[in-house]
Parts: sequence; C-alpha cells; structure tokens
Amino acid sequence: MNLLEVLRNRFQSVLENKVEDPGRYIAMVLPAQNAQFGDYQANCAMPLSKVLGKPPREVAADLIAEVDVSDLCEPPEIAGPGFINLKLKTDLLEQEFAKVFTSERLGVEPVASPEKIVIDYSSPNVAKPMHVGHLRSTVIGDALYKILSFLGHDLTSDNHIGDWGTQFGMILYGYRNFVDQEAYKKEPVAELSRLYRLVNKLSEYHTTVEMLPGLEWKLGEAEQAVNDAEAQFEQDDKQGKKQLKKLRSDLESIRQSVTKAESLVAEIEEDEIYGPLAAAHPNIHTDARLETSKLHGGDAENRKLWDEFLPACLDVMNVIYNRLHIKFDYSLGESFYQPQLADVVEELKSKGLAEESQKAMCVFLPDFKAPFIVQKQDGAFTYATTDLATIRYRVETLKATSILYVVDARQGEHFQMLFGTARRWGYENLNMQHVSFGTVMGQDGKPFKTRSGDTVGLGELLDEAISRAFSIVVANDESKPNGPELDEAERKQIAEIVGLGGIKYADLHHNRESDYIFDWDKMLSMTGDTATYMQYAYARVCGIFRKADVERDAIRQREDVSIQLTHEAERALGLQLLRFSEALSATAQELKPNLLTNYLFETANAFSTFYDRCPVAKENDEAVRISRLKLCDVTARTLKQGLNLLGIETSERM
RNA sequence: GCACCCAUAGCUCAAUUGGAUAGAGCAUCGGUCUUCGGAACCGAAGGUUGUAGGUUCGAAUCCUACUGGGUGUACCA
Repeated sequence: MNLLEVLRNRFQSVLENKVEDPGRYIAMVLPAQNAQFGDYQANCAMPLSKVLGKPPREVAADLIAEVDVSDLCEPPEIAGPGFINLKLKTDLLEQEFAKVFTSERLGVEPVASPEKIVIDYSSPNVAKPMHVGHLRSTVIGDALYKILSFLGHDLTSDNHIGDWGTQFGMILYGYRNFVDQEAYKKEPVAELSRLYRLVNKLSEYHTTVEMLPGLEWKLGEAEQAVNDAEAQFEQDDKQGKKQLKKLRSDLESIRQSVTKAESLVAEIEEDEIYGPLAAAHPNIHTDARLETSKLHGGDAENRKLWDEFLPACLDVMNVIYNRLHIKFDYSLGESFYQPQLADVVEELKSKGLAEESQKAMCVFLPDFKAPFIVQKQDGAFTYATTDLATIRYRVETLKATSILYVVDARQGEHFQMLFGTARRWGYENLNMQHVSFGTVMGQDGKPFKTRSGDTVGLGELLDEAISRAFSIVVANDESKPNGPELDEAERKQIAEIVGLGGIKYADLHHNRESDYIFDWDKMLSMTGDTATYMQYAYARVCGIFRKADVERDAIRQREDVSIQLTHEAERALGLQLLRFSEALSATAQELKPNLLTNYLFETANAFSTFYDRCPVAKENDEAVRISRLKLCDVTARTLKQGLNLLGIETSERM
C-alpha cells in the first residue's frame, strides 16, 4: 500500500464536495517536512480559506471533522496558520509492515495503466571514445529503464548510436590517407580514433586559417568601438558605463578567440608532423565531407569500409557496456534509418510542413526563428530527419505510447523543435520527453572537452574505481575482529561491485538537471552519502543473520510472531521501509533517480540508527528478537531491490 | 542581437514543485568505543538562498529590474 495515496484518497472524497478542482488541494497532502510535525501533513487549509471564505484554521477544523482517517492516524492536529499534522497509528504501521514482509514486491503495486515506453539513452558516437557525458546518459537511462519496468510499464531500451554522420567521413578520409596498417591490425578502433582526431585537427586548422582574417578585422572593429566609447564616456551616465562594459567584454572574448585561433595555427604549422600534412591536404574539410556523402550515396568502396569499421567500433563499446552490466533491447543506430529518410522528407513536404528555404528543406515552427532543417543544400539529410524517422519507427513498429530521451541539456532546443514537428506531423498523442541532464564539468568548472581527445577514457575510469575499491576492501577485511574472511576472488568481486556502484551513484544522486563537477575523490569516496554506505548497511544486515546463524527463510515462516515497532528507532525504520512505493512513484513521476537515492540513503541511515540502538541477535526476548529480525530482513530486501533498480549491486559480505 | 539555463553553508549538492526553524555529505570541532561488522552512531559550529523591489496568510521556488556565469542560435550530432 502506498500510504500517501491512501491518505490522499481520504482527503479527495471530502474535497470533491467542497471545490471544483480538488486535484491541487489533494496534492498538498505530503510527507511531513519535519518529523516533529508527525508523519504526513495536509497543507490545503490555507489556500482553501480564500475559496471557502473562512479562516484557515476553521477550514482545517472542518476538514479534520469530515475526513475519516481514524483507522489510519492518531487524531490530527492543527498547527500554525492551518497545517494539519497527521501521525500514523503504530499498529497500522505494524499491520502494513506485515503485508510488506510477505510481499515479493515489497508492497509496491504495479501501475494501473501501463505504458509502452521507448527509452533512448547512451547514444555514443562510434568515432569518438566514450566519455563521462555518455556515462551520465547511460547510467541515468539504465536506472529509469529498471525503475519504470519494476513499476509495471512495458519498456524498450534503444541505443541510438551515431554511426552515420560527418565523423565517419573523417575516418574514411583518414583511413584513405593516413592509416598505419600495423596499428590498425593490432588495435583497429584505437587507430580509427587516432585518424578521426587527426583529420579533425587538420580540418580545424584550415577552417581556422580561413576564419582568421575575419576575426582579426572584428578585433579591430571592437577595439575601435571601445576607444570611441571611452572617449565619449566622460560625462555619460550609467547607461554609457554599462555599454562600455559590454563592449569591453565583447572585445575580450574576440581577443580570446583570436589568440586561440593563432595558437592553434602556430601549433600545427610548427609541428614537424602536422605542418606538412596540413599543407598537403588543403581541402581536407570538404573532402572529408565528400566521403560522408559518398557513403550516404551508396558508394561501394566506402560502404565496404564502413561495414568493416563498424563491428570493431561496436565491440569496443560493448566492452564498456558489459563492464557496466548494461544491456539494450535494441541498438538501432542512425544508419538503420537511412533508407527511410527520403520518404520522411517527402511526407513532410506533402503535408505542407517542409518547404524550401535557401536551398535547404526546412520546417518552420511558430516559436522558433531558426528552421528545423531536414535536408541540407547538398541533399544530405540531417539528424533532425533521422530523429523524425526514429519517432515514426518507434510508434509504428515498436508501438510506443511514450518516448524518453536521456540526452544532454544542450540539445534542449533541438528536442523542442523535434517534438513540435512530430506533433504537427501527426504524433500529437505521443508522449515525448527530453529527460535532460546537465553538463559534467572538470575541476576548473568548465565543461569537459571532447574534441581535443584528452578526456578520461571510460575504461580507465572503471579500472581506477575498482582498484581504489580493492584496497579499501582489503584494508577492511584485514581489520575484522576475527581475522580476514574473504579470499582473493571474493575481494576482487566485491571491489568491482563497490567501485562500479560508486561511479554510478555519483551520477545518480545529483539532480540530473544540474551541472556537476566531476571529482575522482568524491566519486570513489567510501563514506557519507555514497553507494558504499548502503552496500555496507546491506552487508551488515546479512552479517546479523549469518553470525546469529538464522536463516532468513526461517524468519519468514514465523507468522506466530507479529512485528512490533515500540522503540523510536524501530518505528522510524518501519515507516521508512513502508515508503518504498512512495519513493518509486515520485522517482518515476519526475524521472529523477536522485529521489530514489535520497530514499535509500535515508533508509540506510534509519537502519544504522536502529542498529546502534536496538540489539537484534543479542536480544533475549524472543518475540522482540524475531520482530527485529523481520525488520532487518525487509531492510536488506529494500536496499538490495532499490540499489538494483539503480544498476548497483550488493554483496552479503564486504 | 535573440532564446534558454544557473547562482543556496568553506567545498560538492538537496529541498517532495508556493509551506512551518532552508537540509545532507565532505572538511572542522567534540562525544560514543572490551563493536549483534567502527566503511558506524550521537552532537556542535557553519546561511541576509547573487542584489533590489514586487505578488500573498507564506517565496530559494512566481513576477520585474540589475549583477555575475553558462549554453544554444541555417545546413555537426
């Protein structure tokens, strides 16, 4: 049973007769902010006071009189301006706990109307090595997949791999001109990735050289503007001051771009290897694009190379996914939709949605100045086209009623336009949602650069996490009171669980919408609000059963002993465990895994307090002992289930 | 230029979407300590929620202006 829902239902039946729109008032029945106010609170009396024309405390008193919660709660109390504080009866908690105790699903009921949800996450680009940004999408997406599935929805995960874009042209060009066959044979993907970076660098060089005069001219203009403004500033007011400041900051940013451009150009030209290469390939930028359009146009040679490169790239990606224990139902990359793109554009044209503008085929949407380009001047399709084809496929073939995109916030505008176009195209009943997340920043507070290629590789990241976890596992094992308990293989396995859990948790426990600073030490820290803390709590519960030599199954048979939540810490833990379903609903509602991590942290916390205050195995009174063992059992199952839904594993020993 | 986002304790982040005294973790200081697993527990200190107004019973949250930062912005994905 979802306690919050039950309470809301009780309020609903009364509120329905009082106001037109009970919904918003019902939503004001909430978990208590502070334990001193009870377990739940209803905050609707204050806003209702206006509608009903009565003082809020009087409204609250009426509500209390009419809402029948006597079977659930102690008599409600009115506090402050009109808050209604609700404290659940302990014997209700005990009854409910008994139900959760015997429930496989820990009291979580499947949703009434399941949806068919396609969730799109990870979506790396085959040419570039995966980095922490992909990790964030992957980890959040996988957690949402698991949570929504557990709640009873029908989920399909789809890894929309970037395997058909401009970057492939660069690889093709690189392979044609610069490949080191030895290296390619040894480690094909590493070599391809080198080629990509090389071509990218050289073409960046040429575009920069082209841009530089324009930039320098702009710099001169900006300097002039600042000088003029300074001359005239003297008698000017705030307005002028502000303008000057603006001009100066413009100047500064242009100056920076010029410096950056100059140093890039100098770097290449002075380099013994890059310099001659750049000189020998003046048209690399357009030629690489040409390779892309040859591939798209069905060129046999390029297609053959593509067929050769792609499996190798996928293998490398799959190594990472396997290590993270993440699987996809589908991995339909951009190339999969390639044959459908022309048709999509035709359809858009025939429906009058797409029109030609500046030789490109565009969809113009009311709220946007920029067009949504579905076909470029040169006839090539864009990722907008692919994304539209993908929507059509997901709806018509996969039967999706809902599509979730776990993608970087920087693509927000793209998705708004995509959804806008899709709705006009005929998918107005489809629920499309951009599950946006913030940028992963470096220690300097600036976004991780992906182009320069000097980001932390995901493989190394996992290695580092696991090796740090290993030394902690060893240290802990060796300091156990009765000597070490784990052999080498167990230590390694636990280190992996702890290390990977640490990495995933670091991503999940932030509100996904905010940027966050990537920090090795925090990510892999083993204390505080971390996966380890909860994994450790789990291992301690298991330790109780093991040391006391009690089978958890045996405890489940003890129907003769009822649960008792007499001690303050027992009651707090019991109530917390009953809220699992509430936490999952909130997580699914907001698509925010951090709501679940918060819940689990609070649960582990409540357990640690209980564990400190209430003896379990040492307790002499058998009824109390069994009751506490039951609490321990549900704690263990809740932590394990909750962590698993986040893609984090547990171990009975650590 | 236009659009969107952000600013919360020394640091990293929360805040159930407008609720009561803004909470955690880290770091700091103090206590528990012959441990049912101390990777623990309890406590203290730390805040004019960027600034100034406004809306109302009530604002970190909504509105306006300002300051400082970020992102996107016609053919990369």
